[in-house]
Amino acid sequence: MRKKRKITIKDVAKKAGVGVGTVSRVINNNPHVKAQTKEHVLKVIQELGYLPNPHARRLSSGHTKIVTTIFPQMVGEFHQLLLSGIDSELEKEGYTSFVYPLYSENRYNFVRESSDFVLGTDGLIVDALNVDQLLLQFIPKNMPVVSVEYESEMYDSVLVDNYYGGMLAGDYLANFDEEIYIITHKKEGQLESTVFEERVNGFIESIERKGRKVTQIFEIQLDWLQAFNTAKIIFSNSKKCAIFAATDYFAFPVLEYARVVGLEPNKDFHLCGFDNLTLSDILNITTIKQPIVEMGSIAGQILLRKILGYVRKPQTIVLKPELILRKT
Amino acid sequence: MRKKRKITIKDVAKKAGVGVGTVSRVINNNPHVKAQTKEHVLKVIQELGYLPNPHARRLSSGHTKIVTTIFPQMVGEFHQLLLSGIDSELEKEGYTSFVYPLYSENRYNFVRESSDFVLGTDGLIVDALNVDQLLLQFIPKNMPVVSVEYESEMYDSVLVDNYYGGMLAGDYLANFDEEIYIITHKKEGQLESTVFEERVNGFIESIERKGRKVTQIFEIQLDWLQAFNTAKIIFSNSKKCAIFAATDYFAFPVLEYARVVGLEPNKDFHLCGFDNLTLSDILNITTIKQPIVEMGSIAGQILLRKILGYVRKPQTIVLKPELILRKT
DNA sequence: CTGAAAGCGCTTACAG
DNA sequence: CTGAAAGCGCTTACAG
Repeated sequence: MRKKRKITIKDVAKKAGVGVGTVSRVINNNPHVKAQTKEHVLKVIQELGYLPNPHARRLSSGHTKIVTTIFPQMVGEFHQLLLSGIDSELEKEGYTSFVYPLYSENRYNFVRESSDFVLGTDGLIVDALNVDQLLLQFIPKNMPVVSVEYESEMYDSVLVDNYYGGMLAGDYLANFDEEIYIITHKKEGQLESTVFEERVNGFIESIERKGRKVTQIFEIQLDWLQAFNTAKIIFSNSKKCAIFAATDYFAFPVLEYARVVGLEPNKDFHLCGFDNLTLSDILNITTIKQPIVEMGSIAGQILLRKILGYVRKPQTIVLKPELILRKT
Repeated sequence: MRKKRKITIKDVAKKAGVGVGTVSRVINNNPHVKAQTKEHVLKVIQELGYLPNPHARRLSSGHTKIVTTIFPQMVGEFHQLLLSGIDSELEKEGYTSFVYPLYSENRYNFVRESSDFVLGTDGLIVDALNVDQLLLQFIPKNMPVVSVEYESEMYDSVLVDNYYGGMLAGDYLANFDEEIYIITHKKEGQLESTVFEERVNGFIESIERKGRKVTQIFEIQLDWLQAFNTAKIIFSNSKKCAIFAATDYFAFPVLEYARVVGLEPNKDFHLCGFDNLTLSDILNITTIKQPIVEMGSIAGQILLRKILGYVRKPQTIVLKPELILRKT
């Protein structure tokens, strides 16, 4: 019993009594095939159970119709929104995107040390990472890349004005005669983007312009419990406080802790998040809204253009965030 | 000014004065190359900025060293845990995995209607989906596939005993003299897995064995607000109740709502979730723990074996969940 | 509308 | 240790 040889386009051509070119045209839905021929070839394909080899197609056609989207991690809602924005554009040209989250050392290495990885699909969208450093090694000049949430020096970038967003939060929280605290994400490794720094800097700028100052800044990891414990510290320092959570993910635990100890938002304290996730809406948290889906669709659009060959020098597109005033 | 032709292995070979085979051996780290030759070739590669074409490599080598992991959506923690389990095994052989979340119609279509998609990487891990239906179209017999959280009739499956998990929850909540409610996920489309049904069935079985019965079952979408509103309904029906949330994602809003209206867990009501996510630990919610990482690593291990050619008939591996007793 | 053939850029026995 | 050559399985002008 010998190994079943994989059936190829040649087998189909022979059995159908046509040339391989014709079979190729059929599987690619090329309109220049007589309806009759096409039908027949299709039947033979069925009978033989023929499946085109994607690697061969990609080698000769030169494209994969796939884009890789690199995220620092998979946190859920934010990434799904961004991705659906990206999708909305890619779909127009029959493209789709794979996700590659970089939550581990090994995953970093794959991106940094394997050119196959980088060149394996038609383009790259990189979110919230120092893409210039990340892709230093293996980037041919013509590889389409778009950076999101990080201002690249080499590629098109689409960002939200995080500094301005921070200012919006500052303008809001400076209204209250309370001690001002910041809870932000501690940057780990130099490949992470600087969005959090920008938010914090904008916030501080606004606060100082108003002649106020920030009592304390807490830098923590992206972790529910750490934020919860930070809230504990803040509230034990001063009951009356205004807290800027540089991401909604930190605002939730803060609100949670406040509830546990019976503090009432908009009375005992104020809180402003960043991101405008669904949960902020439900929990009625004041926050800074980023146009996440729009950011994705712009990134997708730019990438698609580059893939299709519209060359142009890199630009940076900056979207404006807005304050969503709610009950905290 | 003419288009810069892409530089290939031939260019390197010519400039280095060696055969293409030698260049190939160098870039593949084949040990049978004289150190001197290797060094020289490497230098030429540098100078020319040569980057091997991954499609060509894949066509002739026959593999991509990549696996595709298909999730129904990207919810965050659960998937990251599962993926890290999968990674832990794949990494041993230099493999990594791309994520393909199926949160949209279009994404379903890519999987179902494109053989390039299915055959584009060396193997598939499919989570919580009816993989037998999903992959009906384009699956050659030798394509390595492993199903997670769904018992496939065609492929290896690794599951948690959800029925048993449901029973554990039932055994726990039946202890209290309270009205019993279930909040579960409404299955949308026949491609979703049946884990929720199994959890619910196990739960009911246990409850009935104890001579009790379930007052009402709520089937909702995977949505914070819907769960929150469901809690509202339940608590307005009967103050004293025992709630089984078929996923922790539903348990969080329930607890939240209870807090809002001043109901105390383990006194005014009881609550048991499912999944044991970090937040359940923090919020002190009693839940059913699934060995998520283990599930991933077993799936990764099986897939890897199939890729490497260890054929064997499909098996189903069932892991046991356990009750994590906390303060609800 | 269709076939024969060149070409995509590698890997891998094979022979030395 | 190394080179020449076949082969991987397609797509795409080209000629008809």
